[in-house]
Amino acid sequence: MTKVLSAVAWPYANGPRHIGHVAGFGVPSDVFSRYMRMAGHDVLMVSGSDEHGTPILIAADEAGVSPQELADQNHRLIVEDFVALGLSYDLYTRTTTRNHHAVVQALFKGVYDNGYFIEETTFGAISPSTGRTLPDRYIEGICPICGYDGARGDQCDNCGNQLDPQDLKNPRSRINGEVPEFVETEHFFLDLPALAEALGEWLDQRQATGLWRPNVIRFSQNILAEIRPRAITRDIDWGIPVPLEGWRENPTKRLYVWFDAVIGYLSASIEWARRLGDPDRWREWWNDPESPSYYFMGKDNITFHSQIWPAELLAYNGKGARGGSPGEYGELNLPTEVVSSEFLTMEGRKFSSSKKVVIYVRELLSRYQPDAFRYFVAVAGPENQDADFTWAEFVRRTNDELVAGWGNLVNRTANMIAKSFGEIPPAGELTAEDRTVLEAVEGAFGSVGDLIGRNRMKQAVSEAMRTVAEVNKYVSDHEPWKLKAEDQRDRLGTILHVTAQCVADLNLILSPFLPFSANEVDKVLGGSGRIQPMPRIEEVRDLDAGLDDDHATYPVITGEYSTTPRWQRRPLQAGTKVDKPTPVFTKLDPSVVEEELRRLEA
RNA sequence: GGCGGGGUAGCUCAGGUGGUUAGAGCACACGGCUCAUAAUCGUGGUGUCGCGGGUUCGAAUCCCGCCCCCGCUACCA
Repeated sequence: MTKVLSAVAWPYANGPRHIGHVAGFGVPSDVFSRYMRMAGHDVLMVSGSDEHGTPILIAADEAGVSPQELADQNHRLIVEDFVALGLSYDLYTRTTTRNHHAVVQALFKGVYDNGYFIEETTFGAISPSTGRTLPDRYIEGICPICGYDGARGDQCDNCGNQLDPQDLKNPRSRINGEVPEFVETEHFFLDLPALAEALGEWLDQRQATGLWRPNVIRFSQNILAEIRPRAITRDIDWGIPVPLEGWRENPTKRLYVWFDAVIGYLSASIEWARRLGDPDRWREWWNDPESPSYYFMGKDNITFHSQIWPAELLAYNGKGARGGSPGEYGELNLPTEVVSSEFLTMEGRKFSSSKKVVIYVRELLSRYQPDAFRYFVAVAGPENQDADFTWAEFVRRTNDELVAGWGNLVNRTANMIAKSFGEIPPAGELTAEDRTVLEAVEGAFGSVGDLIGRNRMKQAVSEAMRTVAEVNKYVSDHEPWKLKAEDQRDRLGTILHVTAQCVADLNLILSPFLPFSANEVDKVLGGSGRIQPMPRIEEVRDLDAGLDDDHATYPVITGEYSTTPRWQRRPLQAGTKVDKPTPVFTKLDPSVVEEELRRLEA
């Protein structure tokens, strides 16, 4: 049994998440993890909310609450949304736990002791009133090139030129309007050039597997060529303190949010093991080089997962040009595969919360079935290139494919069985055609499973749906509804048994994509309705909190997935009771397209 | 500017280590069936595979040039 780490991108907690976010990392990682469990692997699926950094501070200021309160609110929203989507995390936690802070500081120390940090003085903008770093894009002023008033520190939206914030005329903070101050400030830089060779070797090995999506490996190789040291501290008062004398006490120096966020994969694994009461258990996924790890994200995160995070790991392991040795966590595994999606657009436009080109997960799930959305993402999502979410296409996919194709097969099968037998009839002698359809469906376990294992969800779900059509054809070809005579009853039973077996098989095959309806379909065929285990929310206490600690409890996502069935045919038992079914999938009225588009305009 | 991706039937897309008449679904038309959420099954047409060259017995697929679209190119996360 292989230990498989499913490392899912950490959503940023400055607001609720829209469907573009979960299309990129949420659904793909869950399909993969559910399948890998069925294939008999020991999956550890971890993630959490990313709660540090400037945007959280700004959102908190705007809302008139503390950054921790803002993070608390959004973390809870995200947790609820993800459970509603059925994302089967072993642990979904957050970066403001003491455990995470401690792990990040330990990792920092390891990298520091191995000599992979450079201290440098840089020149940058701060807000004079708060002393916080003012990132380039939070400065605006008059463009020195075209004179446009409203250019950002990083680039001018009017003429498109890239800018240096110091060149802006009349610079001001977009946060509070004050004039930024450009000061010399000292920061730690991760010495990426000292790790470049080791990174290159790792990437070459990864490339040789042929498993990475071509654009991901190409992009990763590309950015390696221009590698430079990267600042991993900020002038900010919200984040994880730098664990060194003279820095720890400094209230305005914190670790850069991305430095800590990627360490979340490790800290969440450790938190999971500690909560299990088996505190070293995480090592089976991290220290054993035979244990593969898959990282799921949108393409904007590739840099951090194919360069920054592996660089941090190599530095901690002491595998760069400066040598060194691993710290207390031992030699940690680098990513086996960086599974990156492209972007989802919405009715042809980029998602934008401010421009209201958006639909939040919560809103979508308030009106539509989670599996309808999961199906859309699996079959038409941004797997290899940007994909467009349109309401018309969502309705069509749901009605023509999910309802008319799969839902209808389930329904017609159960209806005929309920009407003629009231239970799964026994199979008599099988004809060649019976055997052919049974073999085709059983073969789909192999083909679909192989595709999911290689993270080709689109092809996988298409293959499954093609098999659904094959079974629909089998039913139509054999016209069981015409077999009414008494001497045809055995044959009728056989056909319905074969069909029901195919439906049960396909239900397992589709269950990683459609976990909620898999349980419903199982009930339709007289099963217990426990095919895919579901995640749950648990309120937990911070493992390292003191007795009088205020922010000591928080919600996490966790679950018990050990009952997941195997990825193989489970023979149906003749005699299992089958009632007249109620449809599992909801057909959508075409008017929802117009309705939703109107909502978008509003 | 640099890097990457894309331009294939009315629509959404697959194919792309060069090789028999270029595919799927939807839409459209006709027919079968009536068990099923009017679902299902069958039959049918449609394409200068972005443009121009080249290599080749043969190119959607390889090479060169060009045009258009979209990302990335941040001290955002």
